[in-house]
Amino acid sequence: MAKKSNPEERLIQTAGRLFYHQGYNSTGINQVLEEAKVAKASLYKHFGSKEKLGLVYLQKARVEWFNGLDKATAKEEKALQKVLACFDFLEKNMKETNYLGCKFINMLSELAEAESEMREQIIAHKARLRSYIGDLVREACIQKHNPKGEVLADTVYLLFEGAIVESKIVKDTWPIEAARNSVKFLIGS
Amino acid sequence: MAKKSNPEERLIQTAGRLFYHQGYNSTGINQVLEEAKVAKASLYKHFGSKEKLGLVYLQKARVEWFNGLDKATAKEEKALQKVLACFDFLEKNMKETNYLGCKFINMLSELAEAESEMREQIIAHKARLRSYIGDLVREACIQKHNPKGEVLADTVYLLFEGAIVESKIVKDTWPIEAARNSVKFLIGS
DNA sequence: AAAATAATAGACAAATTTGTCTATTTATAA
DNA sequence: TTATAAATAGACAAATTTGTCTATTATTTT
Repeated sequence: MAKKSNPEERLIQTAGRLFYHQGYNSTGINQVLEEAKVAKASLYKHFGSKEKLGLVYLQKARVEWFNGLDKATAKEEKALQKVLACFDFLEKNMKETNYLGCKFINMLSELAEAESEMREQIIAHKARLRSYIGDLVREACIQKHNPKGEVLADTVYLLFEGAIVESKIVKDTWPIEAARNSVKFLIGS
Repeated sequence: MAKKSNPEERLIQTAGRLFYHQGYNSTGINQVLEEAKVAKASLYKHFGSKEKLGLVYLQKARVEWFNGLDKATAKEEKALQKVLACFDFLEKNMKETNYLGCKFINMLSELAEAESEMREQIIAHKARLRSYIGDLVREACIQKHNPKGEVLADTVYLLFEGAIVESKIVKDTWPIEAARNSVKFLIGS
């Protein structure tokens, strides 16, 4: 029998699912409470506001994303293969989530102009992804005796980002495969 | 003296500005009416619903985007320069809009799963941009005797899309300049 | 000028939003 | 068992949402 998780965990799970599938602004706190089967007072005791729940959602998504990425790249030995594994990971991810896109980019579109902790999370997440991919690309270029590592670092990162958004738009994996093929050619030649 | 435009035009202008700056879901119809100085009945007579106003917003944005792009590329003679002009146009655009990003990607993040005319506009817009850039890239590759035109078409498009989203995230032009430099190198060498 | 059309203000409805508060029940710990 | 803490249901508030409707005022058109 499935062990019933505590209210806090159920809230995070349910809110995360709804925020991702329906959007943050389109998801009311009441729906989260109903589906999580948690009382309203419990939500405000644990999180204090909807915005805080959104922040926890992003923090959790960040950890899970990089855990998945680490696991995918760890399987490979050579740096170029690690880079390509990032694209494979993205492709698997997009298929599994039915092409809902990047949780961080999605959330950023819903945020108002003003500064917020959520925006900070998004910026930090992408900065880390940029450096993650950049490091792998630079290493791969060294191994391949490709002198363009410094330029290709951001090129590959931007291809990755482009593949994410375009894949969501067309609900297909071709952008990811096209980006992956480009990267293979750019570094490997 | 500024000629006062008619209610329909004022609604489109005001709604467009607010949808872009605050987001579609975060902008209430009442705020649009107040700022446009238009009566509520006029809105529902002309457009019938908020969603229709959103659709007109996207249609108008599409026309304006490609008008700007056409104007930017028309100044250049050679195809490679036209491709680079697309990135220059994007950079100018992002600076002018204070890095609010792509109206279509932003809207897509706010849309529910269900199909809608707005989603169709977004998909059609991006498909046309892909073919617009792709055609220029293929032509540029022919002129440069670069045999990789077929592959580079989507590579450049994905770099363009990546530059758009990343530029919004970091509120800076470096992603656009990095993408532009990559494109110059990829096609020109 | 008279008739038809367009736009106005604003009340109103019905639903939804986030958040607070009370009172009751359930679990946990001493 | 008893005391403490956690979670519950649900009423309530105050604001906001989209959309309808009425009645009045401007603006065109004939």
